[in-house]
Amino acid sequence: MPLPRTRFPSRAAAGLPPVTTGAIIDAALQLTVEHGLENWSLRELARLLDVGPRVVYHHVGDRDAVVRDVVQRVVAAVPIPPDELGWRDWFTALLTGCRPVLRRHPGVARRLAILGPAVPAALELMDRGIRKLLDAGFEQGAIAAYRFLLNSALLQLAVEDDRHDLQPRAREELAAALLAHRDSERHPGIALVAADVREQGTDPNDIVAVDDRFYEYAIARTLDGVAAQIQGT
Amino acid sequence: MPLPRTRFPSRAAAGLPPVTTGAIIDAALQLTVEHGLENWSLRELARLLDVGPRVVYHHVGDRDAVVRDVVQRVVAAVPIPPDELGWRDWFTALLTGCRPVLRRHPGVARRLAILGPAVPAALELMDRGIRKLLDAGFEQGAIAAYRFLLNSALLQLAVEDDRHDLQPRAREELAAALLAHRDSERHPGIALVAADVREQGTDPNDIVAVDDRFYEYAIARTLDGVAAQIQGT
DNA sequence: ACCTGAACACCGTTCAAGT
DNA sequence: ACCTGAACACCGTTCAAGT
Repeated sequence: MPLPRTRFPSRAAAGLPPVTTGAIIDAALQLTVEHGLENWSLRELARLLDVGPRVVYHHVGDRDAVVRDVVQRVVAAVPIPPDELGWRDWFTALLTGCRPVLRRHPGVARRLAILGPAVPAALELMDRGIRKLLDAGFEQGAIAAYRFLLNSALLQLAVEDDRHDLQPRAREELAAALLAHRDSERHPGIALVAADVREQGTDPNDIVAVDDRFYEYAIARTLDGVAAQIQGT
Repeated sequence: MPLPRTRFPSRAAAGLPPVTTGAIIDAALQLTVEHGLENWSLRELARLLDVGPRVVYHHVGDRDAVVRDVVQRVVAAVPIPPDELGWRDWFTALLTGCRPVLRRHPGVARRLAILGPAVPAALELMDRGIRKLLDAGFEQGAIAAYRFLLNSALLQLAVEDDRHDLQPRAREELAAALLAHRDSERHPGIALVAADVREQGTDPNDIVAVDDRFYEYAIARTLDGVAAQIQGT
């Protein structure tokens, strides 16, 4: 079976099409889903595409440039809530809606929190969010409120990602440290937490459920916090 | 000038005392102050101590073990507020008090948020904090409230650290991205943020002042959020 | 007990060059 | 325009060995 002759070197000789920028980001996205944004190397990415590391530089740039493009793609996948919702429902929808997308791509939440609205798709989101807060009467407080709401949710997701990474040993160490003080009368606070940890169990499914509840709790408290800002005025 | 003869190799031959675990952590702490917890290598640490990388392994363990010890030392330096304060003042004092210590050691806040009370000194802190919340009537909600308060503050500090790292190029890019939309009528929200950014200025001192104010704002809102939890009951 | 020296299997990034 | 191959200056970690 004759392969089409092209003027390109070995990749083409093997019948493979030239690597495109899109294909590189697709592959980087796949690696991010599998290992997390900070847990793949540019060389691994190149290997997955069957090219040398140099090719990635040629089409996208250095590792940071690839990472920014991945973040951009993930943010674009975050569902924007409908405009009819009130500010509190709108943010509740946004922050609960972004969680599955971001948790599926570990490390993206952190980068997004750091980059902020430097990512174009995040700019669009910010515009809608700020407008919602302005409509609700936040006035000059809208900017700080928006930043606070997004930061809180993103950083909570970032720490979930990080804790997930070091699950094997560290989770047990933490439980052990707590349980060691469980009946210490000098530390009633720790004893309470230890009892809570023991009740929750160590089953992975249970841990996921605990994280889910805490995230819900955290965004509810965060919304209460900014609500207090407007009620006070 | 005759050096004291010892039975140890080259270090001793040069008149240097044997490296101790304490000296290793001292050096790691110094590197953390200068470059941040994630921006020094185990080999740099060894070089600073004039030994081979193997020596660090011998006395402390792998890089993660060194990092945990550094975190431990930094947490121990966080001032614990006096017991007489009410819960809100106590947490305000804790969260404002830990900021200078943690910002002086970039990267520690993030590790602490991830490790949680696995660090012994953090356990002591947690015990006092939970007791304060129990006294204030939070009951079974005390654990979640404590976790939420600490997480929020630590993660805010962590993102300040991270943003500080990529100051040169990224800060300007962000400002540029915002200002590009400053008079876009389709994006009134972004225009408002752009005006705010321009007003703040780009002077490093001004940026620090903005971060200070936002941190204060964030912990006030976080405290309002958990206060709403107890008022509701 | 404390340290050395060399090695293993990696990194991100850059070079000069090939079709 | 697209890709190669080799190199540079690093990593964390582990080895067998020395006094």
